[in-house]
Amino acid sequence: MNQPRPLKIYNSLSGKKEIFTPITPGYVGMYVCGPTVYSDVHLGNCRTFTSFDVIYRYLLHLGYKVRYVRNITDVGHLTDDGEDRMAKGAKVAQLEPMEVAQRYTVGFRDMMRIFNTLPPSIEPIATGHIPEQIAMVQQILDNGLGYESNGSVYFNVPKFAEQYKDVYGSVSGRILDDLYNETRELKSQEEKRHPADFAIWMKARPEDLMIWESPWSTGFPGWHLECSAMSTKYLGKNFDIHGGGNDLKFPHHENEVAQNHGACGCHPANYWLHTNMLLLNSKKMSKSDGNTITPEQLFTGDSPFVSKSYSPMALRFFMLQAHYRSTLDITDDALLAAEKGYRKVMETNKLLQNMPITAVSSSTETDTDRAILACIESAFEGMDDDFNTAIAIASVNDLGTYIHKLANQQLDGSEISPWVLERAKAAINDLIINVFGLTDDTASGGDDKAINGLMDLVLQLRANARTNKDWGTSDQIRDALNAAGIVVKDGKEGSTWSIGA
RNA sequence: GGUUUCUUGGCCGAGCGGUUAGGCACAGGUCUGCAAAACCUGCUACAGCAGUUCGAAUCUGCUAGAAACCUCCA
Repeated sequence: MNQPRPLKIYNSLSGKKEIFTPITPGYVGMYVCGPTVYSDVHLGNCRTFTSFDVIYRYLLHLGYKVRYVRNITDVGHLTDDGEDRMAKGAKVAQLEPMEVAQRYTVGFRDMMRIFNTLPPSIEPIATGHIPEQIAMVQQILDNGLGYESNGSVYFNVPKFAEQYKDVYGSVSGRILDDLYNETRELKSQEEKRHPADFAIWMKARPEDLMIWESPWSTGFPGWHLECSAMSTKYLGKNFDIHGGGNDLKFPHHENEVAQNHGACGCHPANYWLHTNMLLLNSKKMSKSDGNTITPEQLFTGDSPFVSKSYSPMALRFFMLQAHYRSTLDITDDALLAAEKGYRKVMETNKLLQNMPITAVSSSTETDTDRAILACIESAFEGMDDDFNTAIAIASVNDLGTYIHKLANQQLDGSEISPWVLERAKAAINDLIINVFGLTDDTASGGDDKAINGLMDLVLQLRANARTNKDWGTSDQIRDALNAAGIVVKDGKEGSTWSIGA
């Protein structure tokens, strides 16, 4: 632990930022609601899981030992017409439900890798935890908070609200009385005693494909339940952080909390974090109404919404420029700007890492030293303040200015103390690579021996031409490289190159 | 209809009562054989109205517009 610095986290339960205090010092249990794998991941998922990836990474950076659990839901998610999402997907594609789940689970994991998110510590699958879910239904029944109706089991929300004052509604701010009239008519409505009640076990109809035996009927678990059962199994009855998209607050998280109370008698998580939506055309991205763009379309540029292709890392940077609790609107202009900003940050870091550290150590701290240290401090303060990546990036940019000045010799090398430069190298690299999770997708100089050798030769030939004032040859080389997507940058110390538009 | 949230300069986007956020774009300059890159300078905004305060983008109220949830969604 290198963590005396207090971390502030916005808790949806209180509606304000709170100092984060883990249940067990040094350890963090974090559960994030994962995807329902019935079709391809969409970008909104990517933003949510990228946000939690940065949160996970920052907790690791702070020295916490984190158990990060993110589920895969492959059953129990009903559509409007009461059909299971998996089964519906299976029927459409004439596949086994598990084939559907498998295909999209693999696709999801691939996409997470493309966005360079770290895999969770545990990625439990709903259908792999049917016994745990059945046991939880039984516990809820034993505690008198559920009732069986025609083979299905429902959670008794009014009774729960009476027994646990001020719990139902604590996540979403919903008021139970309002729910009486609001809940819309569903097929199984008549089996419920109260409109706000929700199924924790559903009796199967003849056409249902994904079914299991239970004490009540052959059927399947309700949505919500898998998260309660699996978070309890892997993180305990009470753990530190529970996360998910904003749109899961109600009913999913509200019901999850109710189930945990109903089964275990206590609140599952101390801190509830909700990420905000990714917008397209100023509206929430949504598959159902077609207002959507897939990650692949962004990577290829094949969409009416964008003018060109964008790399996964440019997208990741784009997301990081906004705070996770703010909505973020996708526009071509914004992506263009983010892409340039991303390249700049990566170039700056490369410049910094390659900067030689002079042996001479000045005894006094210079103004530049202080300014650079202030940038570093401000970057981490930003992260400490509810994971404010926007502020952290701004601070990195501020620091970058000094690095460039130093590289251009607009600032004398003696202006920065060796230990400060060393600190900057470590801190900025840690921030950009380990915390932001950005990789250099331009694959420019440094990695490939063959390309580097080739480029050294080409640039040497060009340097010779320039020495001879053979501008024709010099420019021919530069233009040809440019056409090949390689940018040559002439500096005082010679020329460097990088790949990128 | 109910609940909640949002409205920041050409664009994106921080901000949580008193500071230049930052990026992109644009204009001028330095450097350069010319460019590019980098650096410097400029552009300095908070939907509207009223109020609280020595002081408000930040707090309160009203008005206008937008969004999310209430129904599957990250």
